[in-house]
Amino acid sequence: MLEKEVEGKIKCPECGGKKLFKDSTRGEVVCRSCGLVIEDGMIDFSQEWREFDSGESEKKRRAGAPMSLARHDKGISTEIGMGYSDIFKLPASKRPKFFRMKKWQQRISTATERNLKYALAELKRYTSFLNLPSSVEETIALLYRKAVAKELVRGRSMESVIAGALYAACREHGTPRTLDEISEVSHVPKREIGRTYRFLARQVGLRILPTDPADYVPRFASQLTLSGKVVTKALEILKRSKEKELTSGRGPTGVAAAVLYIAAQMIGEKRTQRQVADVAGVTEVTIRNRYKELVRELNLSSLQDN
DNA sequence: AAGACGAAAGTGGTTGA
DNA sequence: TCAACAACTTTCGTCTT
Repeated sequence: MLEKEVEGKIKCPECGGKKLFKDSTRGEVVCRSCGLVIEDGMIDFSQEWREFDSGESEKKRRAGAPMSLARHDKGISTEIGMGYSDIFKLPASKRPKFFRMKKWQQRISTATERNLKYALAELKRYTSFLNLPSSVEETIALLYRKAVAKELVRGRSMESVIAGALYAACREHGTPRTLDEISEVSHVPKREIGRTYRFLARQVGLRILPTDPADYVPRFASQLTLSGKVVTKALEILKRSKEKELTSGRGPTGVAAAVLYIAAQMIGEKRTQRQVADVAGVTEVTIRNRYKELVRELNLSSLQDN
């Protein structure tokens, strides 16, 4: 994980601490003292290009928003005659030319372009609802473009393909969202998202690795307003259970929920099984089963260890 | 009264013949 | 394509705090 200290005046809104770290691959800022994760409305200050010598930097710099795959025209187009007020700024003799240009612009926007425009608007809605950073949004947009290019959209709804691409991209970025969460915002059934995801992954040649429960831990902890200490403890327990093969074959969300539940209890920030179950999208029973295994196999004396 | 626990039956998805 | 299977869910009664 690439971490960078965010220097300067930014203070943690929770505890006032100054030790904030930026994780630009996840688009999250994490407070080292209280563990608060700030992912809302984060601005990605990184450049999307690299410079190898001074000459190159001259060529690559530009003003305006970064070029983005998440805009149907990659964010670099100019539209002719947006609105009608422009017409009247022209002398009467130039108006026919204006209308001709406008007509051509509309012809150039083919059906696929318009489709893409609509799809990317939908994607924007999903990513902002799910608090996903723009870097992930870019990956999803790219995946979607590939899917369209390979004609994989045939027979599938546009929403389900976006949802599938989103699921895949989030996993690639180590910021997984659960099928439940994606299903809620996209109104595509879980089953359909999973199917499209697998199909997409195969066709585009993505490696399908099981999700690491550790990727869920910070986000769930944040939703439960648990401190950084609990997160650290939870990850430590998780690491030990991985060594004992207690995580393979189990649902990653269930495992993440269980280690958080135990860690919270140990640190003394108890949360009920119900609360943890809700944010993780599993049932209390699943948490119980995981956590019983953990206590047994790792012989953790349930309460107040350090 | 709320939370934790455990048993039993049901569901959806994967696997292997 | 079908059956077996493990993980997970739902439901419900009991015990603990």
